[in-house]
Amino acid sequence: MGVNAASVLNRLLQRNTHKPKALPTDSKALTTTVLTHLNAGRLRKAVSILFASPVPFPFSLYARIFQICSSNLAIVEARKVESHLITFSPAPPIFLLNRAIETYGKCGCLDDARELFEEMPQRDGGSWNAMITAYAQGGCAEKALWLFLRMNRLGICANEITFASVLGSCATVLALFLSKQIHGLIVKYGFCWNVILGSSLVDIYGKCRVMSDARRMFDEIENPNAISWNVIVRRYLEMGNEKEAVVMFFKMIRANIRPLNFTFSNALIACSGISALQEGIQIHGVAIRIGYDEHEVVSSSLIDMYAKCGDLESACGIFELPSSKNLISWTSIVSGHATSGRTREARELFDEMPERSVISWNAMLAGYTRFCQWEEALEFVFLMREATQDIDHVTFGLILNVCAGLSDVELGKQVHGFIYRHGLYSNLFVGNALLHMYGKCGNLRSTRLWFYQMSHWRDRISWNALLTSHARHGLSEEAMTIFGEMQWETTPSKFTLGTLLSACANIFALEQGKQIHGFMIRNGYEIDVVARGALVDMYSKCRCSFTDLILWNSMILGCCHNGRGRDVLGLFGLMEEEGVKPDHITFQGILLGCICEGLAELGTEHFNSMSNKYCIIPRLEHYGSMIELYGRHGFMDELEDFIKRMPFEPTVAMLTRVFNACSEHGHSRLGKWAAEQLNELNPSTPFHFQILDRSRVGK
DNA sequence: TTAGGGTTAG
Repeated sequence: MGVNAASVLNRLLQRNTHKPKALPTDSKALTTTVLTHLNAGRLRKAVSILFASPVPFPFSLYARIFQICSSNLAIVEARKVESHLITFSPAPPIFLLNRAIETYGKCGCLDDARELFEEMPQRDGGSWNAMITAYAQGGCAEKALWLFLRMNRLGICANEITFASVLGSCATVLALFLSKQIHGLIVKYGFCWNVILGSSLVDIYGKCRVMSDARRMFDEIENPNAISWNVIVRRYLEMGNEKEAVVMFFKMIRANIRPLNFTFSNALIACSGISALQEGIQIHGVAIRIGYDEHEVVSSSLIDMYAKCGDLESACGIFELPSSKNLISWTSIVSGHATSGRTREARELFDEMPERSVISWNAMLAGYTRFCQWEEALEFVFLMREATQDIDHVTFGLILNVCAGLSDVELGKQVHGFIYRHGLYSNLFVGNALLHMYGKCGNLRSTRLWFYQMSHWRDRISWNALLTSHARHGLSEEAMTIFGEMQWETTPSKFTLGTLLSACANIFALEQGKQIHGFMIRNGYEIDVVARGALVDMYSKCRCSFTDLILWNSMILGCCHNGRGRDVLGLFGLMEEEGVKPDHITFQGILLGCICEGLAELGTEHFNSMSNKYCIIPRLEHYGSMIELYGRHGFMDELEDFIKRMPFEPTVAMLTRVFNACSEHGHSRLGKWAAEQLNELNPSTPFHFQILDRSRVGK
């Protein structure tokens, strides 16, 4: 029948040509018929004609059909074509079999692809690439990598396409070490200029959280394209470096690369994260200029950015545009109102929503809980239970917060049971919410029990919840013990320390409070509003009338941590004018200020004034600061004089600092002395003095 | 001919 149709067609064609042609062979006629069906989109028909005919077809026709099978994911047809090809062509060209592998890969039939690959009598680089790509795109990253290693062992050279596929798989399984090796090969083969490989490496380093390498790789790409820029913006965002994500977005604009819509949303999320409204507005401007502002994803992201940055008016302005109302932007608008305390308006909007998702419900509930509207929240939870089955871990976390807010441990226990039955307890967010609920309700036994059960997945927030629950219920001693245990597992946050300070205030534990204050200063913790309040509370409760001093010290140390040495000295002057007497912490700050500014003479004066004028005996850290001050700024004679006159033996840290300063500033006498002292203290790893910069020899 | 990133809301 096909032959007949082809004959008819041929006759028609012949009638149109003036020069009579030789009659077409069967094969030619069939080819034309097949092509006619293909051109008309009748893939199945075309393949059935091909499959039924006992003659081979031109290779180009097989190639064409494989391509069409790929894009239509037509696995049955692909198998027929391959079968026909290997049956009727004694030696099918490798490229066609590669095509077949690619087609199987695209259709997700990795077993077919692998079978053909393994049975091929001969393979070329393209065969390996096709098979590796099939695995990489079929979600079998490990198999792709494994095949690449086998290819390498057989001495088959990888090309850029191989590397691109392999790097994609490396990114999936976060194979950092292998990626670094492949990076080496890429450099060796001279493929560094390839923007796809460069971007993939940026992607991998970013996903493996080594942003310094990601950035270095990005900077090495000669002409980064929109994808390269998108990757770097996205990775900075994921790493929590929103500021750099925004900076990179604007660099992209300056480089005249047209952002993708995803890049807009990434940059806008970054703006929300750091409340950078001005930058968000500028991005909005760019979107308008490029004509992306009405793109659904971009406009939803804009609405969310304005809502999160507190500019609800602008958010609503875009939301009112006809093209931008959808479930997501509705949710953003509700969330924006709810989280800014306008829960009544949020609820009105929520009730108007044409459709709602679990996220919309959670957004509204989060508004109630954030502003402690527990009764409304509870009522809303019951409404939610009636309206939808769709409840997730965020909902449960919020419901537990409601229980905590109402101090309703009975309800909390019911929720706990529900969570247990639904297997949601291993979620950290839910687990911590449970701890918080039991703690807030004063059910400390349950808190401890659950905390113990969470031992395999708890985090710093869990520890804080445990500690806070004890501190808030007057068990300050226990809170201190927990603080000690906590440090075996994680580092305390500023919230932990704030809680502890109030615990100290509660039990009039001045010494412990001072230790925690010192801990914060030594470890560079920010003395924020909460901590400052707790400090004032503690010192005043402990009948120390030093509250003013504490505030001055906080300010002074705050300046030190920001490298503002001059401000430290200014503050000290003001403090003296106010008649506030400094303490050893103040002097720690002053000396740090002098170190920042390189003021050796002034530092010496202040150090001496401690004992002479203020009757404060300098502590180890003050001596350490003086050594740092002299050592860092090259006051070597002063340093030598100072260290040799100290009323105690210098510590290893001090000697090491002196030793390093001598190497740097070329002071061999003192350097040798320090080395001798160190070697006496620890003979197993001897120090040898050597001057780093020869031009300074002679001093 | 074969290759890379990414989908906005709690």
